[in-house]
Amino acid sequence: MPRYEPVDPGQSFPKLEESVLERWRERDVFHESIRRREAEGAEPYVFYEGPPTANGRPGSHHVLARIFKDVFPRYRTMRGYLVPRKGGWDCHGLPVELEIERELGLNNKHEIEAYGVEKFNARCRESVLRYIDEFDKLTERIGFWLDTDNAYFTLDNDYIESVWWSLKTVWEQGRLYEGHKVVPYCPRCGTALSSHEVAQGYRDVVDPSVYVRFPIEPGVSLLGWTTTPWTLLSNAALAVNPDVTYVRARVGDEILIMAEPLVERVLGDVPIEARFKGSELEGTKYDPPFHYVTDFGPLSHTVLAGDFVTTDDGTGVVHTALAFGEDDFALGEQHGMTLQNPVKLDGTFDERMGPFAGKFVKDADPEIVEALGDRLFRHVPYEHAYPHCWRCGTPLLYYAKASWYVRTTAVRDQMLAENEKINWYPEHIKHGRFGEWLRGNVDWALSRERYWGTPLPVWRCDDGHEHAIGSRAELQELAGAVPDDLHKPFIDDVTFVCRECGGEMARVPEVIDAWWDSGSMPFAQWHAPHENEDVFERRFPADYICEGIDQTRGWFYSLLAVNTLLFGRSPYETVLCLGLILDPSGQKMSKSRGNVVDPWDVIDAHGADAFRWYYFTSKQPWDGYRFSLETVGESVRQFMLTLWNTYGFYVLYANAGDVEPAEGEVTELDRWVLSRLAATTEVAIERLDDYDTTSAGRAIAAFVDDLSNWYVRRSRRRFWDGEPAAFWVLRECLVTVSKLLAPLTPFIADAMYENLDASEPSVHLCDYPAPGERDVELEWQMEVVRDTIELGRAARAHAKVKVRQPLGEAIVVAADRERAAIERFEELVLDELNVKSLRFVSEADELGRWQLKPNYRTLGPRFGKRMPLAADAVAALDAQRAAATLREGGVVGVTVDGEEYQLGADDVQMALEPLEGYRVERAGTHAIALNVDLNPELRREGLAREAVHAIQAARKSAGLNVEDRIALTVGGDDELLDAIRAHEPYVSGETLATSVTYDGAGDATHIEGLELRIAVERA
RNA sequence: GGGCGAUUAGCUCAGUCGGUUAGAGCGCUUCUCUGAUAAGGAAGAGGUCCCAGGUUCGAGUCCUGGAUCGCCCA
Repeated sequence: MPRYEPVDPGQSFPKLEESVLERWRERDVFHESIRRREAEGAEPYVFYEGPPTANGRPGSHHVLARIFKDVFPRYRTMRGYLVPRKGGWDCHGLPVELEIERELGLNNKHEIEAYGVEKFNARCRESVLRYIDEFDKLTERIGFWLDTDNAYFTLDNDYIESVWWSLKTVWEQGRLYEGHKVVPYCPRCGTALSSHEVAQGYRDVVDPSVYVRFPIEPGVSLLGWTTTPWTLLSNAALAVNPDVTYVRARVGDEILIMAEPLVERVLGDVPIEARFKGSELEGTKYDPPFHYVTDFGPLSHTVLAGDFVTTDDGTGVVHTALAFGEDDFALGEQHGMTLQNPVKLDGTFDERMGPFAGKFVKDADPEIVEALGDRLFRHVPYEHAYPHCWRCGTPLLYYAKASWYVRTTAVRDQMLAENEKINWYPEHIKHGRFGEWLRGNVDWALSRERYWGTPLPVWRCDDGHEHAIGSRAELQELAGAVPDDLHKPFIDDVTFVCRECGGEMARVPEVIDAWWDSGSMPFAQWHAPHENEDVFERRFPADYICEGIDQTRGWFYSLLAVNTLLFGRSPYETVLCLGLILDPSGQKMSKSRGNVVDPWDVIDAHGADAFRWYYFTSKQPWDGYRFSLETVGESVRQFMLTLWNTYGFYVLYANAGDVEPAEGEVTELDRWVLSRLAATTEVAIERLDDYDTTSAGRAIAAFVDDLSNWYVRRSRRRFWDGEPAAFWVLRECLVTVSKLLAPLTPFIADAMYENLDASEPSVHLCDYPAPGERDVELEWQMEVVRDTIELGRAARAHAKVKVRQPLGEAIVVAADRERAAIERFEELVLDELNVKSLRFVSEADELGRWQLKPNYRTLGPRFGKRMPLAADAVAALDAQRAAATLREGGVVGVTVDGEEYQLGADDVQMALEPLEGYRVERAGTHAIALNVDLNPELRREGLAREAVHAIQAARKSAGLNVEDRIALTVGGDDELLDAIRAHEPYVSGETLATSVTYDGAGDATHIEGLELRIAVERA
């Protein structure tokens, strides 16, 4: 029986992960990881799942969010926290309805109602659950540990009831009110559009733009401008900017009043009769162009001040029709004007509008321009981008509609104060995108005139008395009945008697914005406060949430707004924002572009760990990813294969020699690698505490690289010899790495742990490693040593002498600490460079001359403007003498601008300039030179090594196993055979030859032009 | 139109408090090493640090303006 399960070097990671998943299921590891912390009474670390909508297949961006939602809860669990993670699903909202409309071929609300709201909502309910299985499958497969069995659904009656409670609370605070708002509205579909939909439908169109006279006395008119002539029929007021200069301009025999900066563009070069501030026009009465509707209150047809008036285009005199523009509407409200809307919901003028009644407003434009008569000053076509309904192409109208609002502006300052306490990643969101958004906060338009959503729990009687319902019990008490399903249409049948007037109270028809649902999840996921209030309180606020950066004004806002209104504080403390997934050319991934990468393709090709590792370490997650199958594959090759092979190496030799790892005498290299391991652990903890997987992962990868390509490479002999202490160190490194990696790549980490340790049922039930002892000096020394070796190898390359050829001597220029470092690892340096001895020269003169350069970093602040003079002074120093002084810790004096200054070792950078004729490589203060003279003995040894190399190749091509013994037969050139004879113990030892015969036959190969014939046979 | 971010080698990305010679990996060329490795090592080619101004003794880094891309909002 092998000590460990053999490791397949060609292991398919996707397959490996399947088996790890199976083990997790069998051992119920996820729940066990929570149960254990629960039993310990561990401190909670709270994560909130921002609910996705499962009405489409999950994509690569879902994987991104879900693994970042996974990694920190896993990490915190290993760090000793109790981290429950309840899943959730966002079920309501307009996108769901639109999807069903498409499926059913319905075009507008009339058709939905004709189809039947009950049937329609049943379809919506079905559709949002349609892909939950696929989400759950993917969630499990990528290793996102989430309690999907007890997930919350925003469509559940319990959830709705909690949301009702929140709305009733807000209503009791006096912060839920009905108001009017100008919204983009499609008259054909009979619905307002969200800004998102509006943004999809901009088209360049040519509209009439008209300059219109608004007379204030005979021969004197204000000159207004509009691109929507149809709104002139309900002109209510004019707006001017009080701070802009206006003029009375003479045009022919009339006077026109407009903003000065626009005069030339509109009127050309005309005489100006007077200049004055816009504020002086305030209160001026004028005669409107039409008189079909005239009663807008006392300020009808008066000039008003409006800050929104600009001098970018038009005339600086803005025609205002209260119902058809946001600014217009706000202006009217501000001045207490009476709203008149002469346009019906289908987009036609109502019966008040004389000859225009029944006409679609946009179609009426030409006739209205015609009807302006002598009020029309000028009429020009105007090309601009105008929003159209993305679905039916109808031009949208901006239209004042009644809507329910939550007075979030009442808690604006509090939200800003709470935002200050939130830990944002990346940081700029706090005061940038999110902070700006909060500062510009307006009341939340909560209601939707739709069907599939949480019904707004407000009942109203004919006399306008209102009552908000906060629970099913309350409804039961008042109405005597509660429907089994709290959605429309059932809830609309529930009526009760008005307490104030005895009339019948019926529910208002609206549902609410689905964002309020998701913002309610901190309490609604527990059905609090109707039950589980204690659970809610323990799990509020969240320590950590994580979503795409597009949620800044979505869920991040809805959470903050709802919970600040209800509880006066932010429901989360740390937010990690994720960027978009782009294709390799930087284009957004979308179905229409056809550049979407299916997450299953990635998983099938490279596995979930590779997917995770790529997302965690390739860049800062909020910057977005240029993503393809290949980029994920690269991260596998770079990191996971190196790790896997190191692990495989350990298992191979531990099994081969049946070695029991045992703590023993440690070598310098052991101490080094353990110190590096401790350093890596420190960094991993420090970075993961700071929500930085990128740096943590890269640090771990750097360690694995050191482990594989330095520690193991340099220690191979000890593993071949089965030295228990070496196995102990390597196992320690591998097991610790598996724990360090567990939150990031949970599969490979657990596979390694299970094979190497298995003292727990899973690595995910272990504590995160605590850093061991560091030996910082040793780490630094190894840096110097590796650096020196690199220089030596470069010197060899330049001299074109292969590493296989031994050389007599390397001359190393290094002093003090550096020399001590190299001496400590002399054997290692000799071996790596394949030289017989090292000779140190601490005085550089033998190999080169010192160059001094000023250290701008220290001298810059000291000399400021005179820095160039200081640099000159350093250049003028006698470099050799100054270097000697500085290296002994002395100071040198320079004169700059007539003043004396002392410079220390930190103030200059010393570098060696090699002398002519030496094969020298240098870096900073150390350098290395190789003696490349070969004597016959070195030459023989070099050839022997070449022969070994050739024999190993022959072994391999003969298909022998690494542990097979051979009978070796060699023949060919005498010089080669002499070399082999001279080093026969070495040759046979390296090639596991039990016998060497020198007689000719075998396959011929050539070494430096000399023939060598080799035959190997299993002995 | 407004807010925010990004732009560094063919590709993917680092680049600290502003410090003078801008790095890594992949890919490419040429070598090399090998009882784990699809690995490792050396050398080379490859750069208008998006552009233009400015601040500074000194700018990839700070400021202003612009371009392009993206996100969010109107």
